[in-house]
Amino acid sequence: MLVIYGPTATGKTNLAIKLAKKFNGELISADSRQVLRGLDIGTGKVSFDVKVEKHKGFWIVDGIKIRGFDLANPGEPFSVADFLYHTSASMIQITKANKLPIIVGGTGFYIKAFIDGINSIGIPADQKLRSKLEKLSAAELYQNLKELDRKRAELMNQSDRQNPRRLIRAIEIALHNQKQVAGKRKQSTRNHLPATNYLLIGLTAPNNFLYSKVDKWLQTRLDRGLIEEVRSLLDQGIDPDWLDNLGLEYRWLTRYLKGQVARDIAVERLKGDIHNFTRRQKTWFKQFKRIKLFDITEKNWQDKLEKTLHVCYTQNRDDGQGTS
RNA sequence: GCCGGGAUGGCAGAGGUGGUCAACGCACCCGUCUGAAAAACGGGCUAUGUCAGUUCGAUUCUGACUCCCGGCA
Repeated sequence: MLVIYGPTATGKTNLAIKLAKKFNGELISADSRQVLRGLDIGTGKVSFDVKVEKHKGFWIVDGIKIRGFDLANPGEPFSVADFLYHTSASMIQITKANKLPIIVGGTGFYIKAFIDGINSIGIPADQKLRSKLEKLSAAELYQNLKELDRKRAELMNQSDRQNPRRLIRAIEIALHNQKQVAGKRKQSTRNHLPATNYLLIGLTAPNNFLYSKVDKWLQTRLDRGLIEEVRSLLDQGIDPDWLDNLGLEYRWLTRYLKGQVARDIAVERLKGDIHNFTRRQKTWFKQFKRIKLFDITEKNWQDKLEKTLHVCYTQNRDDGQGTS
């Protein structure tokens, strides 16, 4: 299979579609916000210069099937676990149809999880516990965790020790494990095996290049109904706090529509947040040991990519394993 | 021309009535990441308009200059 990762606005989807056409492939989106129904413009699910058809279970964009959109309703929780579940199912279907699966997206965590697996994946979120723990400070949470699982607590780095969400999850896991041990039903919590046979392509570019591209892309979406999309979500009664927590366009346009910030300020801050986001997306590159990086501002990057694909294809054929 | 107010990092902006000053936010840079990940969290960066004076020591006091903002002419 093929995996394509990179920050916003590097042209991942375009590349993926191109390759899908060439290799008889289908796409699976790895994007934590594109899974949400009705969030189309802000998440970049729609592109304005290409034909888009929505079907049940998949979209067809520029003639290519894309899965992984519209898996949850706004307001519903969705997590990596759900992503892995859906993606595994999609993989099977695509492979059965004798097509090449191409996973494409900007959510590094999801890609990482799919490629390497997650140990604690079987341990579900405990909403009651979470809302109880949310009242505690990071320091208190850390103390809590230390008492439950000293080793885990000590393994956390300085930043995570001050991160309530990470601490709460760690406590959640520790409590779960405690129960399991007490009940003596130790079982493997890994329900997803790491992927082994894949080619991971990373798209990158210098910050300044990305920033100006992102700003332009935002502008065209603002001109093409992004604000109306957010307004209509609010009109449907979707919780503004939930929208705010999504970040980026949904956060800032909600704040603007709620009258909390002026429009031009909202747009400025939004740009800043997107810039920050692209930088954070880049930090995932180092997590992916086998990634093949291509700088899209280099003149010959596509030729280099062709070469890489060719090598990979030949190797797989010689191994008799196909391209998946 | 006169009177008053002001000049703080890339931007915005707070404070302390002389003691290695220098908040917060934005921008920018770097990073963390195993069921919220477009989230959450950690780290970094750059400053007191110019010149002189008082002083052991001035960002804080004095003077001149430059520029800006009000008001009067």
